[in-house]
Amino acid sequence: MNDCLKIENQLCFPLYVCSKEIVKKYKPFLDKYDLTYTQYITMLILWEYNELNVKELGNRLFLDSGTLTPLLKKLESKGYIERVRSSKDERNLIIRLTKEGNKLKEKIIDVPENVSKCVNLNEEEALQLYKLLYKLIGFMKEENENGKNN
Amino acid sequence: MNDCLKIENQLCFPLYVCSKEIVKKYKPFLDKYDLTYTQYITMLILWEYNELNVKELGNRLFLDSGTLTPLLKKLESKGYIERVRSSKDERNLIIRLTKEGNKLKEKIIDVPENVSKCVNLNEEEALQLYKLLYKLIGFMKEENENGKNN
DNA sequence: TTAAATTAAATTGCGTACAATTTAATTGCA
DNA sequence: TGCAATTAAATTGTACGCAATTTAATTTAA
Repeated sequence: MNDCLKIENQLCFPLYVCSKEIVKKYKPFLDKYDLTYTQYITMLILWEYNELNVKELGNRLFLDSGTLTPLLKKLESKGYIERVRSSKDERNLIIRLTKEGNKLKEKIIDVPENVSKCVNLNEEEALQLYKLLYKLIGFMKEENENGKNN
Repeated sequence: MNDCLKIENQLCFPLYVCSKEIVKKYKPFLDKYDLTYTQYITMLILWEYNELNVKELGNRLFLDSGTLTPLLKKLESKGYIERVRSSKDERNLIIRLTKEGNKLKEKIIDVPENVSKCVNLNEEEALQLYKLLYKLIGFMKEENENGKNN
C-alpha cells in the first residue's frame, strides 16, 4: 500500500483528533457555566477586546457569520453579550460584553486550570507545539488571503 | 487581565484552528471524488484494514456510531462500501470495501500530494509536530479509558 | 436456565462549521 | 448625482460531532 495513504503519515489526522479530544475535555468544566467550547472562545476574545463587530470577531476566531450569527444570539439570550447595530455603519453589528459577561471572566479561571491538567506536555514541548501550530496557521492564512485576490 | 485567559496561551485554540483550516484545504481536492474529509479518512482506514465493524472503525477514527451510522450509509449509497450484519454476532455491522471502493484508492493519490503542498513545515518540523500530537492523543485516550472504569 | 447485565448500532436532539445565496447598507466612479 | 460594485450579516442547506437514549443481540451469573 502506498505509504502516502497510510493515515498515520498524514499530519491532518492527528490534528483533527487532538483538536476534538481537547475540546471534549473542556465540556465538563464548561457545563458549569452553560457554555460550549465555541461560545467559550468567543467570550475569551471579547474579554480581551471588550467590543468587536461580527467580522472582526470572525477574523480572530476563524469563523464566519454563518456560524457566529446563531452562536451570538445564544450568548445574547444567556445575558453575556449585547448585539447592537453600529450607528456609523448600519451594516456592522457590534458585539459588546454585558455586566454579567464581564463578571463571568472572574469566575471562569478554573476552566483553563483544569484543562491544563489534561495535557501531558512539559513547558518546552507545549511551547514547541504552540510555535509549530502558529507557523502553520500563519502560512495557511496567508495562502487563503492570496487566493482571494485581495 | 489574567494571562491564563488570553486565548493565545491556550494550546487548544491553535489546535482547533489548525485542524479546521487543514480540513478546509482538502475540500477542493476531495470534491473531485465526491468525498468529505470525514468520509475520506474513513476510506483511508478501510484501505488499510479492508474490513472492520463500526465499533473498530470508530476506535480508529475517534468517532462514535452517532457520527458513523449516517456517514457509512452515504458511503454505501456512493457505492464505495458494503454494510453487512455479522452472522457470528448480529450486533456487529461489518463494513467492507466494494470493488469501486478499492479502485478509488489508486486514483486518489493526488489528494495527499496536493494537500502536503499547503503545509509550510520541513520534514523535521512535521515529524516534531507529529510526535507531539500523538503524545497528547495517547495520554488523552488513556485518560478517557481510565475514566470509563473498564 | 433464564432474567439481569452488557454490548453494538441506531436514533434523537442540539450545536457547530461552512459554502452559497440573499438582503441591506455603503462606496466609488462614470 | 446615481447606479454599479462592494461589503457585512443573515439565511439556507448539508454534514458532521457527540451526549443521551433506545433497540436488539449476546453474555453472564444466580
